[in-house]
Amino acid sequence: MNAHFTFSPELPAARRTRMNTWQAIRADVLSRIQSGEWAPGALIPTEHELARAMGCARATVNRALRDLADSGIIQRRRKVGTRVTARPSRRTRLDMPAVRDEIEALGASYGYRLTESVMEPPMESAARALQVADDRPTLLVRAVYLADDRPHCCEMIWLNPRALPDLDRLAFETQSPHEWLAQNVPVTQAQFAILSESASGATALQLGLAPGTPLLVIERINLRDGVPVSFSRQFYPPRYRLNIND
Amino acid sequence: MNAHFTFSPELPAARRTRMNTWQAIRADVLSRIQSGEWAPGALIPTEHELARAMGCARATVNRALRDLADSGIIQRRRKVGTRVTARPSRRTRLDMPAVRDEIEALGASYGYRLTESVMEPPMESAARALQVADDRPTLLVRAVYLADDRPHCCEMIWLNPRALPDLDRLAFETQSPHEWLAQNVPVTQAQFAILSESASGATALQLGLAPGTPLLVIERINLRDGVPVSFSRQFYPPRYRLNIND
DNA sequence: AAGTGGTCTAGACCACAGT
DNA sequence: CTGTGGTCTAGACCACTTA
Repeated sequence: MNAHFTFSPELPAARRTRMNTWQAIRADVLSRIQSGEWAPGALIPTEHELARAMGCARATVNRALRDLADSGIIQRRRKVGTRVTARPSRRTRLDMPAVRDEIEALGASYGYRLTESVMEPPMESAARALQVADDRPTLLVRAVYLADDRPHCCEMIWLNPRALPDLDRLAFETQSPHEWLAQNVPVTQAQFAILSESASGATALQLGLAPGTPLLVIERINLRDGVPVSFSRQFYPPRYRLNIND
Repeated sequence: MNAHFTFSPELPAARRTRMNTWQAIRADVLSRIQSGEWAPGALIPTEHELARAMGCARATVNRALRDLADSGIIQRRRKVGTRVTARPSRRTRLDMPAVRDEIEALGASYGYRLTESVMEPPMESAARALQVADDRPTLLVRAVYLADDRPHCCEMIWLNPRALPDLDRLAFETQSPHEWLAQNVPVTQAQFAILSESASGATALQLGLAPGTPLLVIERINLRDGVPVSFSRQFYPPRYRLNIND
């Protein structure tokens, strides 16, 4: 096999970039898919066949195909094979940054102002998110995040005292609940929802907007080992854009 | 150090699940990070050291650490080593589904209605997105997507005729521009932005909402080999939630 | 029962970035 | 130069799923 390459150094054009890197294999496979040679819904060759055809180890093919599967371009099933996704959705990475990072990335100085901190029964959606009865008191914290002393977004966050025994409602005078959580609670999982909502009176006031202004709302549930520890709603003014690059 | 492990076969509980799988290695490393044994910002042992300590091949350790790096838990740099991310943002996967899939996932029947299809100079934001002069005509298509014959969302999409030579403005009577693109143009990359906006008169009418209702707007730029081919704005009513699970 | 992808190994070489 | 992560190889065994 070595001898083969020694005597016939011709290689398929698509992978002449450098060598048998998994990126080259991925590019080759991807180009065959995009050219229509391997049509949507069809099976592509097995790893063994590809490895033979490309003259590389199967592990390398596997690495390339796994990457394509992660991107949603292909779908793999044991015993069945690898299929080109029929109508691929665009799968991408999304970083949900901490608000502090978001503000500092703008080149602005980060500021935090606590507005309210009360122990009271949660509103219905919060009770549902935290999976607690809606007559059990939870800690509701309201705060405004400032970029160069101007409102960037504001937040309501409910904290579940049963899941957070060492919760101290005085901790949030100067530190945001999210940062406190990051330092004190090993959050293992998070769930998000993004939606649109009209600014209510209090929220509008905090953001310096007219009531009824459309807001972008990012909801977040933090879980520790499957148990919800917090539910937050962050409100962003219309000028805000959540950017996602493929 | 080998001797230590040889004479005391006790292993940390976290990786007694089964064997030396990369998932077990990842779980072990993750638990050490979450327990604070390896603090944020600190260097963790090298791959060689971990492989020796865990009694597995370096490739297995590499697989585990690469996965953690993909999740943003750790950061790796050649020659310097692997560091625990100081203030990790939540990094997750996001599927931007085709509207058809979105509707059918609700168990509803998909419908599409073309509202307008005109060749005209693009509005300023569309010209910027498509990187064309704003006095050059582009094809603007407006449409409504229906779930069980009720408006699900509506859309404006600008198509760049210079990048799409075989563009046929009659193609969109029965087929949505996105599906036409998916079948006819190898889109290699996409950029998204999510924001909030008030419903204008025409949009409100199409969605059956009062003008001024807050809408969720998803903007999308499709690129082929770095060249923008389309720019779309999809408008969703307040009942819509974009859900993201970690 | 058989065929496919999923993974592990032990070793090797390379690319990159500090020193 | 040196040490770190990044990758490739050839082979092996396993897990899952369909027939």
